[in-house]
Amino acid sequence: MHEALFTYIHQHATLPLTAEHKALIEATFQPKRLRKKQYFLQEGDIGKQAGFIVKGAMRQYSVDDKGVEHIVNLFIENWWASDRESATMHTPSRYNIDAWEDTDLLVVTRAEMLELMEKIPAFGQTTRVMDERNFIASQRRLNSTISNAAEKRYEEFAENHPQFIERFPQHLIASFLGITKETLSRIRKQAMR
Amino acid sequence: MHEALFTYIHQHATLPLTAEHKALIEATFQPKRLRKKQYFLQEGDIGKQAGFIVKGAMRQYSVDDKGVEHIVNLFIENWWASDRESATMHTPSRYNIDAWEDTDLLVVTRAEMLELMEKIPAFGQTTRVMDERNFIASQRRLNSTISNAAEKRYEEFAENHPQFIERFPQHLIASFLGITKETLSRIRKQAMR
DNA sequence: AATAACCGTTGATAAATATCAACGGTTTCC
DNA sequence: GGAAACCGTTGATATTTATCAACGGTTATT
Repeated sequence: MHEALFTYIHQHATLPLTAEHKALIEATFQPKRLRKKQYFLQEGDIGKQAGFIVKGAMRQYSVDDKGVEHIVNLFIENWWASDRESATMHTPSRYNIDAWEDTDLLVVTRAEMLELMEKIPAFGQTTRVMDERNFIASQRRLNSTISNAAEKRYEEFAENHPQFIERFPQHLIASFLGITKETLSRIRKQAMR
Repeated sequence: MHEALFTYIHQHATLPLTAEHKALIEATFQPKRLRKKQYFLQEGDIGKQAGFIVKGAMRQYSVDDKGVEHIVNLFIENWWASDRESATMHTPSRYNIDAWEDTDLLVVTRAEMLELMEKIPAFGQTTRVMDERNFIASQRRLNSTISNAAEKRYEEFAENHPQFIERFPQHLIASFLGITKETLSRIRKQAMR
């Protein structure tokens, strides 16, 4: 179970992971299994935990006044599911995170995470790289959202994240892109010819 | 000149800043003055530098096929102007960064930044906090962009960032929000009653 | 002091996208 | 094995937002 995480760290760090490090990681990260639709975090709660996805798929979304869900993030294997805002600021989360498929996670609290980052240099490296990438990805997504019409946003997304297209139904992709499922359906129809 | 940066670090770190640390920071951060409209980074270049804004205002934007500018970020005093993507990945930048007002900066390269983060614990803390906040802010902005219509986006922005409303002209705010200046003008007119 | 650039506004119109309603094909669940 | 939930699609229509053009006031430039 923890092997996936070790591999992930190796891929993102240059520093080595000793046997003691691995033992510490195994002792800290708790395996957790979520059934499809099960919440990992619910709006209003404080999201102290972060989860590394070993297998499965999850989504993070807000719900507006009208009860419409807006997908903020989609996660699959080797991604981290968490609400950084809530975890860092200790404020009630404005988002829900739940399992879209049955999902196996490795869970840590924010505090444990910080501790591991200090004690295990390779882990510190890994989280830094991950943060960096997340930030870059969200800047790109923002740029695409303010610069492009729906059609181009979809094209860029499909090109950059084919895994998500295969994995999640169209109406979630639409919501992620900030458009309705009907509009996405029409865009795809256009694109076919 | 470097005082503003020391103050900034004090505000974001719990660890102390020794005299040697300060000396190292002064030796590393180069003061730079930009005239209004002067580029700090130009599309296609590799943005190795980051600038801490001591005084002034800047903007980061992309230019689309039609030559229209899309504001990705606005910066004022105590913000960092840089293209993280280009600096981290060593790829040509897709953005321009220029001075909106005459601006005083303290400039470092990415490499120097990493070095300082290692040598000065308080500085490492500060950059971590800054990264965290940036990430949270961009998540919020994304959520607002995909969830809300133009009017509500503007309201939220005006509430959360009054400094920007005062500081930048309306057409830049509009672009930042992903709408045209005409639409923003009409939204504001509505809101008045 | 004159001229040009910049900025916000308004009106008329076009284009993009949302909304509402309905349908048929899956898949899921008891 | 049948009912219910889920999913994508399509059509008709409404709403939002962009585009284009023009104007007057302000600010910057020379």
